[in-house]
Amino acid sequence: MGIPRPTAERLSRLAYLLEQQASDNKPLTSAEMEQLTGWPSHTIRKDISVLGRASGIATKNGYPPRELAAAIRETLGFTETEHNCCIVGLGRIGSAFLDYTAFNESPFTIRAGFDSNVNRIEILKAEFPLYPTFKMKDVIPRLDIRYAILTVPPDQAAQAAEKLISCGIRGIVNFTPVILPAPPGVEIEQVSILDALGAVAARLATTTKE
Amino acid sequence: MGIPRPTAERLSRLAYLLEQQASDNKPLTSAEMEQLTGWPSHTIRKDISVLGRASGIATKNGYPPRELAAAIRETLGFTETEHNCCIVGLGRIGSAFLDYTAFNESPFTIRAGFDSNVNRIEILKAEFPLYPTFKMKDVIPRLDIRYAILTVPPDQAAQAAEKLISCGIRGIVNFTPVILPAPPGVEIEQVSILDALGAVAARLATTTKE
DNA sequence: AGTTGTGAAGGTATTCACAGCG
DNA sequence: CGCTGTGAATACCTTCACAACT
Repeated sequence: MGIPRPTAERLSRLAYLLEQQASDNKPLTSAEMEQLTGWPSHTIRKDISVLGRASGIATKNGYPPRELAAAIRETLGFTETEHNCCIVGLGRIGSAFLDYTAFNESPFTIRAGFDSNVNRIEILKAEFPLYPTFKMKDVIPRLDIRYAILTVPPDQAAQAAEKLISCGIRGIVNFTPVILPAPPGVEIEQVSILDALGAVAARLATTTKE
Repeated sequence: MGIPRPTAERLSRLAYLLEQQASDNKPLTSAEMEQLTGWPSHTIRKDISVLGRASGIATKNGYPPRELAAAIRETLGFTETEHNCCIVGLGRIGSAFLDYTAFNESPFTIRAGFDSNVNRIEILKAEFPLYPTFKMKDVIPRLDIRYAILTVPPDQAAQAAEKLISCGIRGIVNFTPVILPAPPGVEIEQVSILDALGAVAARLATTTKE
């Protein structure tokens, strides 16, 4: 029995949020999480209920953040503590992630950056190595990289995605405005800003018009 | 009767895609759009069917891109040709959008940028004016800005969002990893890269495990 | 002959409501 | 006795299948 996709996505966010809140491990009730996330408390409880049969994490006044986050991580398959990622395309948007501190507290680690422009690779500084694009086939399997953040110019997006997949990448976060078809076994998440604006505008249009 | 949210989001993407493809106005069939988007053709046809009763856009061999895109735009409320946006926070990520060309072909236009650091405002170059944060209350209503792209550091996100909403912003695209609760009448779209990676990983975990 | 357009069927996710636990 | 946890009810979205149109 699989976990419903929306549930999995909410839980993933929730775990991240809990880890930020976890300084004191004081239990949070589902009603308090509703305040923090905007999702109804019964949805949150239902989501949590898929974790383990009789998960039994809750105490009298709610869920201890650390334990709950750990349980989520486990059933979502985040158990291997670190998921290895790479950045493909080191233009303005890509290079903005080179020192993006929020990665430190996450289960994702950037292991490599790629760009076809050798100049950029030599100029830019990062805490992980930068390689020319043609080394992908060697580097990605060697460092066991499964995820890619795609920030190349639009006209190179399709080609880059194809190459990444052939190198064994399983998940792509696509920052370009190009819609990439996902072959079976590969998950692609589009985070184009135009899509995001479109989604917001569409939602405003439908909720207002009703 | 409102349009289902997933339908609205797909249509929004589809319109964007069609406008890119529209150089020659040769009709596209729903099967061809399936190739381009990865969505099943019957879903696409069903989506299109909500546009107008007996929409009648289709010809013998499919839908002319330009007409279809126009119809989508209209029923989604994109009729006012330009939607005015602003960028809030001109650090590495925010400033990466200053010359992001894909906006030109979209219904969204960036009208202003804001940052609390006056130095940045003077150094950076953009095709729209840059203002210090305290001018938001004046500038946003005056330029009729409804959407904001939020790219401030995480610890300023909540405060900035609140201020934007009080200035009349209706939709926020939130690039920070902070989860922002959305008051009624305001739509917030989270595009944190960590959420995106989490969603991808969660989907891989559930589809594989099944 | 091929493609659209849509009511109806089938699946999923959300919401409800309340029993049960600490 | 407030809060969790979950079967059951509801609402929603997707998929199917085929009549209608060109």
